[in-house]
Amino acid sequence: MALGKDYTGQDCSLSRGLELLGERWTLLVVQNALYGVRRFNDFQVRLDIPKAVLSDRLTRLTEGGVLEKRRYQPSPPRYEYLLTAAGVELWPVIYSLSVWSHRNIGGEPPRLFRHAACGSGLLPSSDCPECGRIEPGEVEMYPGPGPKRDDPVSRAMNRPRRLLEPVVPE
Amino acid sequence: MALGKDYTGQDCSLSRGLELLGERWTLLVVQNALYGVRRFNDFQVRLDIPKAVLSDRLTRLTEGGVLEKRRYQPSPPRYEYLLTAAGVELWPVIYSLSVWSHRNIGGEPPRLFRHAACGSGLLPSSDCPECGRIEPGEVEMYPGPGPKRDDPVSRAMNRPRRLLEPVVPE
DNA sequence: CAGGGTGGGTTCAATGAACGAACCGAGGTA
DNA sequence: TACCTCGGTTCGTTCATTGAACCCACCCTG
Repeated sequence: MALGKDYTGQDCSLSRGLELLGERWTLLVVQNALYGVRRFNDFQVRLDIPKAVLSDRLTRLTEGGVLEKRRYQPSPPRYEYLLTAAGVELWPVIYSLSVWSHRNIGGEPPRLFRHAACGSGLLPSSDCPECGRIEPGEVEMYPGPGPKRDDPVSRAMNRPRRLLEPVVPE
Repeated sequence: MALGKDYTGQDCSLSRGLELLGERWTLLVVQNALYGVRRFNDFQVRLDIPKAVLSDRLTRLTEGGVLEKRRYQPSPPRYEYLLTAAGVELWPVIYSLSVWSHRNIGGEPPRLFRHAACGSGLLPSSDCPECGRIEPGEVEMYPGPGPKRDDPVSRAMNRPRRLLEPVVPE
């Protein structure tokens, strides 16, 4: 973790995970990648994060194997950051922490999730209560009662859609 | 989050959770509380964390309803920090992030976990593959192949034991 | 009753991130 | 020619972390 020093001396897997994921903003970047955000500018607009910090987080997540940077058009050169398989596996972690926060801190969720195939809401583990374990691509997100940000990226994200489906602002 | 500023402007539950749990060291404190660490000095010895930071994190977790501070003897006054019900609910989050880290970053785990009643290893969700959802108190931890710290608290923690069972060093 | 040990902290100077505004360069577009 | 967008980098200020030193109430020992 670039915060001060690393967690050397800790003996658990968790500390190694936190070196990569535990910095400020990092998990929110991954969450938005799961929601379909892919481009530098879209992350920046949606998160209101200093560009230098976003640049650092995207680089570290790419080096850490969570994201993959890809040029999606040759000219002018434009890039997108896609979740790797390892990155997609963070969905249960992020979802269960969101559920914990909603239950134990409060606030209305701006987005809800259900199994697209059967319509059931998800368990805190991100499993479907009817069908058991499901992949993020089978999860549909749709607007909930909570407040939403009002920027082009957030507006595009609030239309009902699958996880990982690319966000297209405007 | 005391890191710079808070995540005001974010619209998701996750950002509220990260304000409480997302700072450096915080999730490691909760993890050790699940492993049975309860006292200021024991956290400090086991984590090698600056005392000022530990003090801050314990205070914030207490204010946030994750820990409860209790005097366990009147004279000399001595305190312990116990997980609340909300704190115990963080076990699946912490376990699933540990499993992710082990799988995607590597390293040998110093501690393993199984359902005490049936002996099965846990799923990444912290459920038992045989029995389904289980409580942290039903989970037994025992030494794994990975390296272990060598301090009195860590040694006491490496004896096979239930989650939440108080650590007694010496 | 003086001296030392323990638990649970606080204080402080130095270091290192985060912030936000400004800037930049390549490639469109009017 | 001038301006816009995307994807950044640079830089001075602010804020958190670090580690060493200190503190105090209470116990124990000689």
